[in-house]
Amino acid sequence: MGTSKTEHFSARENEMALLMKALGHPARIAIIDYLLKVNTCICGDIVNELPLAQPTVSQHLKELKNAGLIKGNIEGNAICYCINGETFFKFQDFLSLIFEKIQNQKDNCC
Amino acid sequence: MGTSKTEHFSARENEMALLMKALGHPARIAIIDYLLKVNTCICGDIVNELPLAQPTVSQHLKELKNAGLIKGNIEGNAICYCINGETFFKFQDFLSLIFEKIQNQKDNCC
DNA sequence: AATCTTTATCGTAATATTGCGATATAAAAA
DNA sequence: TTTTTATATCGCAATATTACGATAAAGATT
Repeated sequence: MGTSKTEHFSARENEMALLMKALGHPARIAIIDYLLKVNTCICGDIVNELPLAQPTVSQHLKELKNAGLIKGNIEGNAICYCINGETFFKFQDFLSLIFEKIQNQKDNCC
Repeated sequence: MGTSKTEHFSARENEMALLMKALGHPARIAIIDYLLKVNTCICGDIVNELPLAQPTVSQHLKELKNAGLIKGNIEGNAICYCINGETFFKFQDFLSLIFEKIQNQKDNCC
């Protein structure tokens, strides 16, 4: 095993799980944090910022990009990454719904 | 390897990553969805609801519980699970901060 | 053109995750 | 008290993730 039975879940469930999973690593949270801090996107600097080797950072960036959470623009020699706001807002929509429902629930755990 | 270098990241980064990771599987998203729908918590019904065997569901519930996203109360024979709103709100605090920053960013990817 | 800089990819080792059958545990029902 | 019901745990196989050294690729610099 090790494979999720994705075909048995809804597209929405799978999509959200992928987004969550993409943020399910401290290095990737740290990358998002850094990108938010520097606003205008930088790239190789992330390698200096994190306690990880360059190939490892590159791999994490790839996962964030695949999930649509960041974008990468070729800028001559370097590649410049930045937050992809759109995806984050899709994320928020999902969570807002959850939070709304939670708020309407009385605090009755069984 | 296979182990994250958690000691090199901040407590907040690690904490958020763990929450995200806990929701990083469609079955666990589906469990949260179901618990939100039925409000007052049910337990063995989750097994009927999901296309997974009982031990697998039990394992997913354990992970959600470890992350603090759900609570489990012994109710005689059965065990009754329900959403733990508190943790979700901690979650929201983190995300609100992100969304706030994103909104303040112009749409300039490099 | 040769070299440097920057990032991606390959290959691999260590570990984690997913899923489930078999089994344990514990309360309820008969 | 035996049986049923409801969950958890063990053990295992298949696969995924994490991390990194080595190397490739591609534009910039000299």
